[in-house]
Amino acid sequence: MNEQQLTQPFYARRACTVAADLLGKRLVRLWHGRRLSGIIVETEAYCDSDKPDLACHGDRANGGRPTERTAVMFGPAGLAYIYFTYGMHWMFNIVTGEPGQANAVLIRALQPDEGDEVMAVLRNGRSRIEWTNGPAKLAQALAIDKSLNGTNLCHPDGVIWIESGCQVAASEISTGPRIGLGQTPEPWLSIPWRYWLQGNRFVSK
DNA sequence: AGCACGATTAACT
DNA sequence: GTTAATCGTGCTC
Repeated sequence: MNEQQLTQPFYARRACTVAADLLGKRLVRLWHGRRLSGIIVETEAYCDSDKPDLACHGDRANGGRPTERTAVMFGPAGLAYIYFTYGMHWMFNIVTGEPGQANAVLIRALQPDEGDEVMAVLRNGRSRIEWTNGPAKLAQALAIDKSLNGTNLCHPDGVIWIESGCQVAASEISTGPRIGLGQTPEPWLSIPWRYWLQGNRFVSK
């Protein structure tokens, strides 16, 4: 396949740039010796640079200072920031930008590729379209939970990383406001920091 | 110590 | 379209 693991310089850029560039890349999870993977088809940027983003955990909590939960976001680019929400769901993010800033990209949807049988089981026998078409769904399908929080995606012998995947043209990318921000104030509520592959069936509903 | 809420999903009507 | 599920986190008292 000639796939190549992405290295830290890829992640050490503005969150919006990384979010757009991640489309078409392959997220790989090594689980019990099996490769589970999917092509990234939907992402969201949180805190693009040094400017505050009141939708971002890192800027919302503790006056923008790190907390136990958000500390990873303030660390170096290329780490996994994984958090728990709604009492049952895990969310998989990638830290971007420079240390000291709470920048990250949320992976919202994948197109399943490798490990179909395993993903079907992890997703409780649901239909293929439901395996990874949402942030909590893909975390479950790839067995991602708190134990991977802070993992370095650039480590050559890790259990989760991203590969070069396929080339995506700018004309194939759509953008729009981020999902599920609740009572987040403007302008952050409407700023178009959600990116997806136009027309892909696995983009979240 | 207690409380409100969440970067969601699934199962309802 | 509506709502229950379910609990870690951060904030208030």
